[in-house]
Amino acid sequence: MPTPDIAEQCSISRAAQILGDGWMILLLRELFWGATRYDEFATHTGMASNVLAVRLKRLVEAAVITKTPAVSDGRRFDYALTPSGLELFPVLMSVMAWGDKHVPGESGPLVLLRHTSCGQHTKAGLVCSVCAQTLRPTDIETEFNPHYEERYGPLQARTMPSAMKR
Amino acid sequence: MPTPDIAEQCSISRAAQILGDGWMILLLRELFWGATRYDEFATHTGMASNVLAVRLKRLVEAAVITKTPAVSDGRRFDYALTPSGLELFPVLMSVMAWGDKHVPGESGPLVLLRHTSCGQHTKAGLVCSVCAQTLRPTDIETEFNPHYEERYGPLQARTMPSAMKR
DNA sequence: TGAAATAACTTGCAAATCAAAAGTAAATTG
DNA sequence: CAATTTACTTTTGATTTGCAAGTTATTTCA
Repeated sequence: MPTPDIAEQCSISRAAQILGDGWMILLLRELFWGATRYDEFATHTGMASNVLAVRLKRLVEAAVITKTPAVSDGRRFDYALTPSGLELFPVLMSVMAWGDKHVPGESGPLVLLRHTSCGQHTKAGLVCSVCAQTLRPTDIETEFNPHYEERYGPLQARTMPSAMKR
Repeated sequence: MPTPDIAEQCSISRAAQILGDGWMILLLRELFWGATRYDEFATHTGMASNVLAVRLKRLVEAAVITKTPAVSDGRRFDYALTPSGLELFPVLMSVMAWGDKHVPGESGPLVLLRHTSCGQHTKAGLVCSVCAQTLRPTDIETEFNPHYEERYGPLQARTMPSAMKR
């Protein structure tokens, strides 16, 4: 996925190179739901074995997961989320919330989440990390980091499009 | 991306079929940052024209965007996020927040977000939609929707893995 | 202790998808 | 009315995919 010039500095495109694959999202699902072994990933996701091997390798390289020999059984490896991988939780939860609402299963969500802190069924909500208010597209303005404008010259930051003001 | 049996009812895998592609994430970025036209998408993302055409068609079919003739110029079309597409905002913000932290550009984030409600630079935060507390992986339990257990027999809901308890 | 089973891969192959470049059709500008 | 622009489609060769069938290193069982 070649991206032009300055776009390579964009975190979204960098993240997309790791996460932008349907199998990766399913692997994250499995990892967050407790799978740790090769054949669990294979059977739960339906991935071809060669593709799974490549994807796991990529996730290890990206420091999203670790691969460690299982203590109890020398044939096996345990795959587990790193601290960095655990921080993908909001991504998975957001995808899940969108999917549950916009591409639901025949009888609603297959999996329900219970928030043990409050005891209720829950879904992901998005808030501003500073003021904790709900974060909506209409409340955002983008600016370019001045460091990059020094290097590349003036860039066009954009405000949100009219479509979003509705 | 064939998924086995009941997994097809999973919203994450359904969503992944639409979103699980690096180009889709970049298209979402462009759409949320205000791009509306074919050649804007092409130049900003670096996508090949044939791939772009297919992706836009898919997003229209998935009702994530609309394609409407531009009023001012009969040669052009405007692509815009639907209400459903706008609800992908949390997904994009979560990907961005993760990327900014874990795969940053050389001089930090390329794009900064200002929350106009509070005036500060912000990033995505994840909260429980019910109690508004921060939502962490360790505070979640998964359950299967009873509707599906009736149809498919008892399913194994899983608690969070030990890796996440740390 | 030797045979069978298991886990985690790798290899080979046909089919699908991709990037790059060139071509096309309709509308619009000069 | 000729040149340009926009939004594609087509072609071609390279890469990636899914599937099936090995392969290697344990470990369990008889």
